[in-house]
Amino acid sequence: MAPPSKAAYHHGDLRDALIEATLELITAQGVDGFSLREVGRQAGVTPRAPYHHFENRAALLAVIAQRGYELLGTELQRAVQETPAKPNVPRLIQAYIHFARRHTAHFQVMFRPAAYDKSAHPEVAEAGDRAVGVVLDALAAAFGTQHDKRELQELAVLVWTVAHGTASLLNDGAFDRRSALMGTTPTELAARVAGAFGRLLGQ
Amino acid sequence: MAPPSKAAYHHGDLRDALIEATLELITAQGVDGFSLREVGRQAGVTPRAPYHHFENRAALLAVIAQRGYELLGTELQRAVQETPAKPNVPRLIQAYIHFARRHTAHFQVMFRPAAYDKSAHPEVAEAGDRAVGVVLDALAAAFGTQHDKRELQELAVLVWTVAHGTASLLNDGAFDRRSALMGTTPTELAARVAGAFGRLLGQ
DNA sequence: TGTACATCAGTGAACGCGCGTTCACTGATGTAC
DNA sequence: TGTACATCAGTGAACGCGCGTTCACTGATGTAC
Repeated sequence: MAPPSKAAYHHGDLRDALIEATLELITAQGVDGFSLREVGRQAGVTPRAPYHHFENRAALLAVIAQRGYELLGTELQRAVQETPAKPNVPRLIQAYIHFARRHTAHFQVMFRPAAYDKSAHPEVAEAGDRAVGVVLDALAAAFGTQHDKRELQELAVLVWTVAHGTASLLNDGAFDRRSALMGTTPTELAARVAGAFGRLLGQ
Repeated sequence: MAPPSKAAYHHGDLRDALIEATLELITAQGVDGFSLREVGRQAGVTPRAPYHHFENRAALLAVIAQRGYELLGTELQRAVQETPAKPNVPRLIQAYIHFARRHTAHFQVMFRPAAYDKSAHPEVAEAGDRAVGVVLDALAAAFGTQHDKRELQELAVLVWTVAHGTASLLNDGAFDRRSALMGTTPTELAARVAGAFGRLLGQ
């Protein structure tokens, strides 16, 4: 048994380990259950150590929000590229919902304004703009000939709204009762809502 | 100057005063900024006093969630009754959005699962069912002849989703940047999204 | 290849704070007779 | 109308806790020569 001190002392990748621990903690307990000390504890490190990698608690959350927007943008982009000729709106909404389900912690932090200071971290908002831009571009490609620019933008925000509303209600457990009353599951209900919206769009 | 002790000692309506103080605190600082001690302080009362009116911190929040659902149900009902023959879906969505704007604190608590223990407070979920039921009934009245029951329910959840998504994004400040890029205000953008959705429904 | 030294990434202890909740208590109020 | 007494709704002090953050420090690492 080689002494582990070498590898342990200079952790090697404490920064990533802290981010991982934060995601696990938030997934399990919610944003409120997250603390810098607990994150340090889970990474096997003293309370002082995280401050070598993040200015403070809010800075860690801001990094997570930014990564979240980048991940979301990537997943939306992938959904668009699967059907390049005419983007499938329900497919796009499903991609948003899947993101919210698989990356609960990111999703929570991204849309909780109090979690980090927006003005102190403009890079987060810019990553958000890019993610929303994917939806906008996809719709312009699909419906650009039928609508003027302003209508297109409103349509894009409407799509965002449906996706975000569904994902939020699903994640917050608000679909649990409603889906049971309808004899289905929360996830299936979310999919049906996306489908119903697609039909309204003539898709 | 009469001694204020009499009126002050037995507060008279401490329970309501605590609820009021909680709403103000959450509106100003968010749910995270709320504490039982601070609420007591704002009501001019010692930390022990709130426990004569609420079992604990979570119980106070549960009461606020329940009141929120009742208020929401009432406002939706009013919106329906304004156009009794054929409910106006954008009008319904606007009522939801207005509720979220005017009762920010209620709205935050209602949809934050960690704020209170749902299983300990089933009356909250029941109040939620009734509020959603208003939307369901209104749509059944409007579109009942064109769709079967299952389609109607899906449509109702879609309307809920649009309303909730718009209200959430608006309240969380996510429309601030997007509306600026579109040369309008967040509130106006929300109204346009509701309008665009209504047009898709042929309203 | 060896050594001096700057820098990096941790330790461990401590700070002051506000929190939820509980203790034993007491003044105010309402009611039965 | 007066009084005894139960109950209600507060007080004030204290508990133990976990938090974010800062202190001075030290062992590990990388680099210049």
